[in-house]
Amino acid sequence: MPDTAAYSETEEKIFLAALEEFSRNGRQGARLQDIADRAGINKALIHYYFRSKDRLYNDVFTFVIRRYFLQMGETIRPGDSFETTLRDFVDRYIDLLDENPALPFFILRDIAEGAPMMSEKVGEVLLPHAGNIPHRFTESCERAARDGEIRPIDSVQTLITVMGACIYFFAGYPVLSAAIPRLKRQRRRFLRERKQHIVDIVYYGLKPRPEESE
Amino acid sequence: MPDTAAYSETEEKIFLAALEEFSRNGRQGARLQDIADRAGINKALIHYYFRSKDRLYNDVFTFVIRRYFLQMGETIRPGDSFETTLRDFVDRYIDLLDENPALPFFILRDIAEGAPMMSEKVGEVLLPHAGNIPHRFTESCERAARDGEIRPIDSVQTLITVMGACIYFFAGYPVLSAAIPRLKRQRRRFLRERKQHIVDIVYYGLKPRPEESE
DNA sequence: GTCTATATCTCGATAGAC
DNA sequence: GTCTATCGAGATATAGAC
Repeated sequence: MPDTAAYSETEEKIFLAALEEFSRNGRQGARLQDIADRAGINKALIHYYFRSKDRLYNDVFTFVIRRYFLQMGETIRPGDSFETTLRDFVDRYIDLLDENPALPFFILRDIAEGAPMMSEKVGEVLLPHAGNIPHRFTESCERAARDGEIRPIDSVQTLITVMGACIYFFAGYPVLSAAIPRLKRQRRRFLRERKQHIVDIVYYGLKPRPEESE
Repeated sequence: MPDTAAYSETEEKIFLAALEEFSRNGRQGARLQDIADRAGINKALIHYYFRSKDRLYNDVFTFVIRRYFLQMGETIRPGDSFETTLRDFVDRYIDLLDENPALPFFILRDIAEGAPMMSEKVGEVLLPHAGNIPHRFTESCERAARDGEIRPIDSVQTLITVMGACIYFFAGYPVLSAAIPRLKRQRRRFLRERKQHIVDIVYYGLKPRPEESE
């Protein structure tokens, strides 16, 4: 749940309703009347508190993205082996997406529009506050390659592969779960296995292992 | 480029402009005036040819998805080793996304809205015409595990990992390329390497290999 | 701060001239 | 087939009472 402590009770009701409606229907598709109904307040109050639909969207987006970047920034600790870094990153990223089902759609929708909000926030929040997560991930990857822990594989490619493997379950869920019923029936179990699978396949690959020593 | 041979010249101009605008701004966000401007024709002509905005969207979506499913259906040949299956699948999938930059956003946007169109088309096009690609991929994966070519890893997890690894480059491009300049500067080269990387990392993993025999 | 009523505007859709 | 002009629905935004 968002920490909206700085808001009054009414403001918070509007904020949470807006978050829900914007995620479902997008910036244009969302209706102020629906937001007001969901919040259980009058439509005019939205303008009283947030001035306009655009400002409301801006506030909601900024809040969600800031929290997203900050939480992801906590996943990478400089001293760890790359296996640990990878495991923590995947674990935290999937939990984050699972706890915020609206998040992938929120971001992807913005990206589809040319990422006006994201590009703004990348410079404003990601780089200064979250310590540039991509850069820290690739650094950890490259150090591990120098130490001989892993093969010298392009670290940016690896990052994109790992992030894609994590996010696609959530982004593709409505279609995937229609074709594969157990995603819905055993979602928790499948997600637990998903974390293990990604680390396992990225780290060890599909090939049979010569000997097991783990 | 879509094969819109059945359309007149004006229809085709509208169709292509609509494809572009719907991808960028979504079903709701797209404006008929913008579509008309992009096509270089009058707004009323859209209604003359396509009756309504909803029908236009429906036509565009159906066309794009049908072609997408059909092209993906060609990638998996039953007799191949899983390494070949994987390589062909990744190669074709990335080419397809590269040739149709609007495609990921088109699909993801529909999914964000609860996938009303996709769920319809999955039943109508994917299953009967494209021979159920996910099923064929997982079958190939499971047979390879029985034959000892690969480890007995959950084939559905593998499919989701591979698709996510392919699509995320395109879906995340506007943000990724802002943080990593070479994605834009050397796009063609990076994409070529991306195909190799995905097959390599999924099949062999990050761990150093005991001996090279390829 | 919260509500009702209404003004303003945007956009899809149609009518009708050519 | 293509254009101009306009209608009408529906949404955002504001005015003003309480």
